[in-house]
Amino acid sequence: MNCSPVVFTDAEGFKTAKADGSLRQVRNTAMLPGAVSVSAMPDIHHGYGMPIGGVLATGGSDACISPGAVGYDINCGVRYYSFNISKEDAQSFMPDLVKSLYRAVPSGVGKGGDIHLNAKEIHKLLSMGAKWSVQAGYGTEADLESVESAGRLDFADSSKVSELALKRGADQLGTLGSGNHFVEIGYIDEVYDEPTAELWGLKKGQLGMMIHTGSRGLGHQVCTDYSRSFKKAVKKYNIDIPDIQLACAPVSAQESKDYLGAMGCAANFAWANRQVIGSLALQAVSDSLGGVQSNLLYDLAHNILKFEEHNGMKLAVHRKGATRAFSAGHIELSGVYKKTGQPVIVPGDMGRCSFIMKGGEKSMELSLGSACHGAGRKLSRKEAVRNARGRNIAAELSAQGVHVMAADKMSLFEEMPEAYKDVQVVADIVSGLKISEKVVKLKPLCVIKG
DNA sequence: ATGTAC
Repeated sequence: MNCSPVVFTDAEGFKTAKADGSLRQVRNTAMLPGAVSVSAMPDIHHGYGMPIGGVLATGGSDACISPGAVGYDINCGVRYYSFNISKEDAQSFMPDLVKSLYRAVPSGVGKGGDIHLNAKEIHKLLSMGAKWSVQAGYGTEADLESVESAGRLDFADSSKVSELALKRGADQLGTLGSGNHFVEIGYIDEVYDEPTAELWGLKKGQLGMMIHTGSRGLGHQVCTDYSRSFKKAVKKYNIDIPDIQLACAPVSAQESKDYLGAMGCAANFAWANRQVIGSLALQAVSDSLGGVQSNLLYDLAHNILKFEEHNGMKLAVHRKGATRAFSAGHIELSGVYKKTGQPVIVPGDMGRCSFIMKGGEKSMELSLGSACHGAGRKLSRKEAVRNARGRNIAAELSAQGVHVMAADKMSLFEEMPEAYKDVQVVADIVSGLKISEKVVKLKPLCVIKG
């Protein structure tokens, strides 16, 4: 190994990481050329090459880039809006709201939306990111201040995105996708950090909306294309790696430059996508509840590669199922977030709860400014379906006061609460380490899924 | 995650 990897978890989490092979994947990741820091969060589970919940930073003369360390859903991420309305005032509208959200936001595998981008527009969008959506009328300029990196990676180069990837993305802007992607309306159930919550405009009982999705078919195709190219690069540059799924190339290699250009485009597409979905969903909320004011708290990427400076070194930081969690005072933060640390949004599962945290005081030191991104799967999709067979998950959730609609019944099986670890445990582990610290707990009221 | 296996 080129560095000593660290897994932040408890005894139970360590056991499951060993059992599902993700611990071995952590070790494999630390064997990549130029790896200077490898860590994994308590939501760690097995992924393609590198585990979900992992952070890999490479630097120095051997630094490499690995598409498998970003993953297939490039810039999968999450955003949260707070509303000026309380749970009590909104609760009775939920059965109607879930339907109007479902109508407003196209969801499901392969699903396209109402926005069709011609060649010129898609290239423009891939360069501009979230700003393209704002200029097209989805949301406001002010939103961009609450998006990580202002919703744009500047090294995006759309000439590096294949025709097939462009084609797959052309009608998927403003669509949710499937799997664990969702739009959820919920409320703040508990406040842990009053001063921060107040600075962020959050209070107990307040209604809000979380959106979780990524770059859809476009990003998936970028990863497919470049996984192929990097497998060749491994031979070409004679790189010794323990798992071909971690195929990598030197940062300076043409393959890496091309991947970074394309990955940046997929990241920008995802930010543009969440910006559009936010706008569509807010319209549905206003239609159902009648004139609601909203404020975008933050939008975070959790599958992405960025160049950051840590301890005086320029590093290629790959976060895969791990979110950025910069501490208070970080140079890349601005406004109130510079004072508090950045928001860290940690979705749980459909039935239990989620957390909004802040970048903790130890995150820079322990995990290169990174934290957990969610609960983490406990059961594989297949196991979850087996356990859910014959049950009516929507009815079970409804009995708990959570209204759910999904494009595919199977996805409710795969995504049922028991398929996930308890996010409370995950949040407590990172809180205890001061990687990220709890600000509020959210509870769901209605959810739409792909 | 994903036109859920080219």
